[in-house]
Amino acid sequence: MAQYARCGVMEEEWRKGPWTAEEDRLLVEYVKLHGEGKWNAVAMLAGLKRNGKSCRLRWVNYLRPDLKRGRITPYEESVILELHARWGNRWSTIARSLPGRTDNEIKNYWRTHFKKKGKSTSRNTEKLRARLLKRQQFQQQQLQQQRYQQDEIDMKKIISLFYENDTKLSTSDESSHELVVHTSPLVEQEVLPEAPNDLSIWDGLWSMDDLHGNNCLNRAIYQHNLVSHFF
DNA sequence: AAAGGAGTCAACCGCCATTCG
DNA sequence: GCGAATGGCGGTTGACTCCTT
Repeated sequence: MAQYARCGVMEEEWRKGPWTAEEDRLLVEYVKLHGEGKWNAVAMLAGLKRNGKSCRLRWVNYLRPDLKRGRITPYEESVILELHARWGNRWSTIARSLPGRTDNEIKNYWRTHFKKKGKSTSRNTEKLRARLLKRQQFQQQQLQQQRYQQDEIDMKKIISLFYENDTKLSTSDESSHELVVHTSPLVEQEVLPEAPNDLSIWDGLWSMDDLHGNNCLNRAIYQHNLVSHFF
């Protein structure tokens, strides 16, 4: 027999699948009245035949008013790359550094754009590489502008500090170390200089799947591959 | 023009951590 | 202290759209 949930709606009657406009409306009204949280009460209070998890997900990923719509910008992409290199698949942590973007959005973006390891040089892969290479160069130009006045010695000091911090980060509470990205006036512009011949930077990018988890050494190597191209 | 592949997005599932009685 | 309820997160899937051949 069907079991009854606490709110009186039969477990087997939870609706699944795509949300309707009416369900969205009910959920938005509920949040306006009661605020976020208490998601399991939504079914009873808003008249929705959705479980709490489904309601929360719908709100967080789609209905929240502060969500940013549209494609991931080159700048956001560079932030994702950088934070993923540091934190791996901690999508919610990465999302906190990108206001208006959800962990789900970033996760989807990553999987479709960067999780291409192992596939050899098909035409699509080449296109993707070319596209990403341009983005990478954009990121490079950003960094160069930020460090315009610094000489190489200072740079190396920064790198050594960078590695030190990374090692510390891997053993401490990472949630308190959100990356602050300083933007330059050029940040939102599409500046696409000539492509360099050296494609070794891709070695780091295309093998990033291997860098997940706690392998800090590999992560450091990857970061070095990225950063070393700027000097 | 049609078929197949790739990209995109929304949603579900299972696990884990936290909260609460 | 313990167990159930709840919320949050990452992984995965499926449907739809767009692009290429």
